[in-house]
Amino acid sequence: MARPSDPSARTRLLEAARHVFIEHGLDRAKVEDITRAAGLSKGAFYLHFKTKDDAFKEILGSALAELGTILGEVEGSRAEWSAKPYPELIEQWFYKDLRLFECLWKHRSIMRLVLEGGGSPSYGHLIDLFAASAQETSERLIRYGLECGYYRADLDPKQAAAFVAGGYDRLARRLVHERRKPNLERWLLGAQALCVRALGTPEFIDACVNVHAARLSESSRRRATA
Amino acid sequence: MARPSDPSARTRLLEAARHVFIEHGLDRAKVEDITRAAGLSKGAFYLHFKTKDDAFKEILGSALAELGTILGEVEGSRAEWSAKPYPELIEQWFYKDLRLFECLWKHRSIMRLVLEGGGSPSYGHLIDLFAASAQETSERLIRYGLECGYYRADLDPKQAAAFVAGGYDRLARRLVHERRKPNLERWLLGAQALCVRALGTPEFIDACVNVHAARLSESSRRRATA
DNA sequence: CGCGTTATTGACTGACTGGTCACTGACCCA
DNA sequence: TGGGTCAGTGACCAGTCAGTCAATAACGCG
Repeated sequence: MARPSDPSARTRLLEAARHVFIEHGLDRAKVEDITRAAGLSKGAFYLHFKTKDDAFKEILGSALAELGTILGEVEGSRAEWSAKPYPELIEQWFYKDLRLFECLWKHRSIMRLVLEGGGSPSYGHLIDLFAASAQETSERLIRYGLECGYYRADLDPKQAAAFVAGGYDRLARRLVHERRKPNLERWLLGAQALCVRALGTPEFIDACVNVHAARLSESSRRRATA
Repeated sequence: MARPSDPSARTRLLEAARHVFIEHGLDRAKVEDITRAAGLSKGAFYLHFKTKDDAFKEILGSALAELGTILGEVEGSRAEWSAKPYPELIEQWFYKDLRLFECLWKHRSIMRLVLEGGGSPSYGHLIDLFAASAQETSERLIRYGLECGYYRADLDPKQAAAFVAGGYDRLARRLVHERRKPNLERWLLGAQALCVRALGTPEFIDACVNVHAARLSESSRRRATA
């Protein structure tokens, strides 16, 4: 009968690795530091992971997978758009943004690392992969929004997508550097308002302004009763 | 009489270093590769530079200094703004944007490296330093624009600055990855239009639309005679 | 040509660290 | 208790590469 393995070893190694990667980046992270933090040996690390890179990929993969799922849902919901009145649509988009940024906050340390290059030339390109993916999604959503008549007909969808994706990217970068969780609702209302003004038809802009005004007065009321 | 030193050695080392850093990033760049490319010895490298890092800093420093100078000029010109009619102001901003992006194109390889993390955890934070600086400049310009009455009074300058800086940042990231020089005028006209729509008063938006329409029909005419 | 001075060289050093593997420890069974 | 099996260990190995410095080369002068 063989010696049973320590059921928490892998988890402890992953958690320790996460902290060391976040602090030092991939290339400067030492397996020795990871194993010391996990209270295990270097050899034990290699029982669970083939290489240091593999541990990194696993940690990165689970954070990116969750974000990717949420991004995919934003796009998946567009079949419902044209059946909805503007205010409801604007609220829906806002909630999707909020979900995405909540998830980003949850994974903020790893995302900060990614956005700073991963601590390795091997991963520096991930920044642009990630941004390009978000931009492509934006472009598809904008093209669909044009068909639905939310946006001005003179828009270049590619340009508009770059600009919008860039604006949200900047917010993401700010978020991952915050010490305390900011008021995401406020951030995202502001971003949505600027977006809609840059791209929208006058009717759509008005609807957005009204939705936001209602939201803000509801927030004030909530604050007054607290 | 001492042996004279080779007057081109330092220049050749810097140029070789630039190429190797661009290709491999800082941490993966080897002094041996640099010196081989320059046709010199490893020892000669250390006659000119204290460390590999110092060579990197020097190369980076000259690119960033030029960009910083142009950014500073954008802000330095604001004293003249309120004396100018809207169309002239919009043209001036456009030319400043163009100058900045021309410079970015000139230094595109080094900037691509910076925007991907520098190939080293030591420089990953530069991405955000650079972006934060651009955002702070944007914020000051937006505050001033509010005073001059170009922008809607309900704007949050901090939010607006983040969004605008993010949009331009995205364009910069696209530019550094282009193989061939794109039509910068077109890019920047589009960006300026979206910006002004997101932030501007109706009068300012109209002025911008007119300036751009005039520019575009002038471009078409130029293209027809070519 | 020899000399003095400085430039340049590249084999070498030493620090670093991912990954290895012979050995030890932990477990259950008879 | 001894045996078999697998988990875990950490000293060691080998590869990497920035930086060093004794030796050699290059230069002008008398």
